[in-house]
Amino acid sequence: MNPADDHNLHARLMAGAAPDSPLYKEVKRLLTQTIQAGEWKPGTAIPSERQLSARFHVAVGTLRKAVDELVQERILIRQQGRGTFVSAHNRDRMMFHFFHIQREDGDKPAPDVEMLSFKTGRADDEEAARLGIGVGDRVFRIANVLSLAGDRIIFDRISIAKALFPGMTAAQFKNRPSTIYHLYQSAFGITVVRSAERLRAVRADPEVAQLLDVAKGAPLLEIRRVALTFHDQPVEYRRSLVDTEHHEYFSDLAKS
Amino acid sequence: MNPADDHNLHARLMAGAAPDSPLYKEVKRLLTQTIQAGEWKPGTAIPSERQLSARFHVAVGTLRKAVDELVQERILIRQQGRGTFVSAHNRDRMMFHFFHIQREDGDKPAPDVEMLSFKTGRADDEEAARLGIGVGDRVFRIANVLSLAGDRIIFDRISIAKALFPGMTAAQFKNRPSTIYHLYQSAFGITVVRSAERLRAVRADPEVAQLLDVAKGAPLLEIRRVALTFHDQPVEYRRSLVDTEHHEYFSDLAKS
DNA sequence: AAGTGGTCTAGACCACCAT
DNA sequence: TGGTGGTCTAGACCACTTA
Repeated sequence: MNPADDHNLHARLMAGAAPDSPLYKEVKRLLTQTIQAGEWKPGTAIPSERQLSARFHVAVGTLRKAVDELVQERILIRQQGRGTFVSAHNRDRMMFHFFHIQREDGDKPAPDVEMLSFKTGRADDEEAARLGIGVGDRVFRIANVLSLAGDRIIFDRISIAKALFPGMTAAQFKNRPSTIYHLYQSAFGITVVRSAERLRAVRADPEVAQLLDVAKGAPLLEIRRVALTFHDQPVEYRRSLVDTEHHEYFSDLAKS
Repeated sequence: MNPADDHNLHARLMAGAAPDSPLYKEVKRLLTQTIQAGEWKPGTAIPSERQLSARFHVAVGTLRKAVDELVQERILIRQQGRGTFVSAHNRDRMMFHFFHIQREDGDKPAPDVEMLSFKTGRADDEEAARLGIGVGDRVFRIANVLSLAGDRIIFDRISIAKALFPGMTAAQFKNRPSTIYHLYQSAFGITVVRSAERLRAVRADPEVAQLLDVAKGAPLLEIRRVALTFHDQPVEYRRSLVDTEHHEYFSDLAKS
């Protein structure tokens, strides 16, 4: 068979295909779509590469190239001999990919989260811009204090669109068995796949100073994170204030 | 030919090969080695994939898999129709991969570097640990102020091992035509391939406050970066203090 | 033993660039 | 036109897991 003909054939068959897009990109799009549609649930195995290559009428190598990219984006996880799995949000994943604070000696304890408040409100300019919603749209605002090895180190303010998390309750948030992103995934079907963070140094205002037990005006590290799901759609806007007296933020770029 | 036999054959032929290491990893090692040995200079094209696959007696697909990884690590750069090139340090690369400060409006001007001092000294505990050298070993220490759009925003202190940069002079550093990493590469054959950064918020001490024109005790963002060459060997330790009043550090993880 | 992902081969054709 | 990287195919065998 002529590979070019095959390419064109499928390009025509696949709805929404970009013109001249490589076949493996189309396959990747179909895989992503199938995951988003819920046909394969987080934590479960997708069909084998041989089965999928038959289903999409492509060679195994082409299928593998599509899966390769999704594995790199941490949407899929390969395990030799076992299968390929839709990645689920658990504590390990959160710690590895979304929690960038460690003790100055390099030790990286998991944080204890204590919820301070859970409120509804209307998006201000910044929330609207970061979440891609309209000013005045309804949002949930959750405030937390995170402790590392018993010490209160981080003050977190989370903003999420009510439309994306319909019916979320304070109890649901407070009593979640695992991480916050696990809650988003398991209860609302929203998978956070990556985040973008911007950092600056600020002075502690009186309330936060008391909360974190630092001097008023002490320098704190402010992290503003937008968490994104598929297609870079924003899901959560989070402002964190970190006491970096004995802790630090690490950024190990370009390795993973 | 039996691919397994071929694998074993080459595994035996290749000096320094790890046991049971895939063939493409060996090819990758040979490519890296050849670059480090200087057979292919930064900015120049390496032989074509077909030529290299013949040279290493592997299929083109295997050669490509090795090159794929080096491209991802930004050691090689592919250009369709032109060839594959050993990546050279230029201003664009520095801005994209090693300079993470931008204006709060998202604009990202290139910094002007003004050298304040160039001294020799002996490594203290921290320098020794970060640079992988002995306490008391000779180091160069260079202090710079970086301006963005005319405003002094960053105070930089660089420490490098004298042994790695023999005969470096202040003039060489001050009059370099391009970036600092370009100087390391072109004059000393040292290519920085990635960096690891740790951040915290600190108070401006009086000297730095004057230098950056901020209030004494104002919060500054401290960045401690270790720049690494091949095999994660440390090359440079840099402490930066950033005025984040109107600028911010960005960390767009997991995209590239 | 059967099934999965991981490696490797060999070769075709396409897209792009320089000449 | 000739050379380069980019895509795709088809199939073999290896490494690993599970039952």
